[in-house]
Amino acid sequence: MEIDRKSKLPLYYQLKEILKEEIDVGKYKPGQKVPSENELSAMLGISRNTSKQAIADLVSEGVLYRVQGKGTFVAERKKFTGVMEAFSFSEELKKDDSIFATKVLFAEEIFETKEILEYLKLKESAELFRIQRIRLLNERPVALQTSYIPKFFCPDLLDNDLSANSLFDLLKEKYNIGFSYFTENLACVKADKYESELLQVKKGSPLFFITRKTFTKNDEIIEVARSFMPGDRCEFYFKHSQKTSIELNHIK
Amino acid sequence: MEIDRKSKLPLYYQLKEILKEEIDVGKYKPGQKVPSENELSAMLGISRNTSKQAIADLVSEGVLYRVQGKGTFVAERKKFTGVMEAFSFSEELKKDDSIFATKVLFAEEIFETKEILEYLKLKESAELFRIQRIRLLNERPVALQTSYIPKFFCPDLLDNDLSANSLFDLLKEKYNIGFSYFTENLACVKADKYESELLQVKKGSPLFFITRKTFTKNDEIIEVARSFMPGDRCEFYFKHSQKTSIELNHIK
DNA sequence: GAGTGGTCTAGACCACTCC
DNA sequence: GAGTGGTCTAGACCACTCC
Repeated sequence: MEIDRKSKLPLYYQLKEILKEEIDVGKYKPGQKVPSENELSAMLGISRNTSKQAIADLVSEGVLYRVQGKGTFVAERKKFTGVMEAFSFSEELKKDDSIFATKVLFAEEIFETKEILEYLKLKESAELFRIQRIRLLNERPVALQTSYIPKFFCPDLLDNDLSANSLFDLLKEKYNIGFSYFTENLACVKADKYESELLQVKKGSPLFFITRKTFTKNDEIIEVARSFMPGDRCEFYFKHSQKTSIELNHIK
Repeated sequence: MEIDRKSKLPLYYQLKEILKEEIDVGKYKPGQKVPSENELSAMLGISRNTSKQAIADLVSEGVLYRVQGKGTFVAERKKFTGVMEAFSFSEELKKDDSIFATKVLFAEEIFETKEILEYLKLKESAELFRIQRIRLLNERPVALQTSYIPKFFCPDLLDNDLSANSLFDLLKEKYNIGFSYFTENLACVKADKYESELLQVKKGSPLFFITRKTFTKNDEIIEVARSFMPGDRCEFYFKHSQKTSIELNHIK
């Protein structure tokens, strides 16, 4: 736990990174106390206000919480960054030894056509990869997901193991593609023949239909992911405190 | 725009309220500049760090944003605080002169029974009000909402105009009931006979089924609201930047 | 009474924007 | 060069918790 005075990075920022790292490796566990402002200041040779700034940031990010007179603690609740990570599965499907699996149905290169661009609601695009996968929980299908990814970002994408749980993580880790923001759209539809067969539900069953679009800082699209999830096996759960809220743009 | 030095409220908190009020009344509009830290300090006779604290809070709440060297501005994007406010309606339903309306189907006092408590997934409860309402957009039903509210908080609730757009606002404004957090659960179901008739959809059509539970600081339940929304008329839209995220507890 | 976080001050120097 | 926000310091006094 050391601060680099020669670094261009602000002191409070370095402290934030240190604390996050130590929480990640388990040095401070959820509910546990982290050092006080005074302790941190003394340990690192910085002003109390600087350690306070680092802690205030982590509090507003939901990593820590504070109790006056008692101390600063690691927050219990985890953060997630999207609807598609907020689902949970029905009781009957969940067991202590639940097994997730991903099956790749196809992974191919496609060329832009009017139909595809319209389908994706994109104005322009380059060559695309199209990857369709089924997510299984205890061998029962819980999601049918089709991803569209511009070839530009990752020409050799199809050489990877695409049954990894998150394409998103793959793009991030292997191709170092960071995202700036993403949008998600939740709709509710009837299963058609294709979907019902792959998801093993009756034709006409209610399905969640989720479209996620991910963008870089320059508003380039990284991924369009369209998922169908059976209404009888999945639901979405949110908890909002007065402080936390998410951004919303109404559809035009 | 004045600060009360005798108030028990912190100076930075008073400044936050002043700025929020002035944004609300339109003195500062989205995209417009608010006074700089130095200007605020001079105007109110407070330290620059104190005005900075007020602004930093409003930035982390998404009310303002800052650009180094330029100034502090009112954020364009509005915040919302729950899934139930994140829906939008299909194109065909929306017009420039769209009219929202709320029709009260019934409002009654009910007594706790095992069935109701189980239905609400509540452990204990008091006497309850049950209010069922239909939300209409251009005379077409877009939501069938049933609210359960403990009588304890608002004994004369049924004397109010319950066709106001938000029961929630009514509780807040008239009975001064503040909430601490709420949970929301999104499911996807088939319309049964009752729902299909009231929502004017075919039996078996896909519906969103949303359960919102609102709690006080003491974990007392204020309201349970259960809504059905037709999948062909509504969808939910979210935008997440890397910084914003919402809290999540997986269902157990 | 000692330790904690909460609020507030009055300074300092910096990078950035705009002119 | 003037104005802006970004970072940092070294103090002060307070309310709250725990003993």
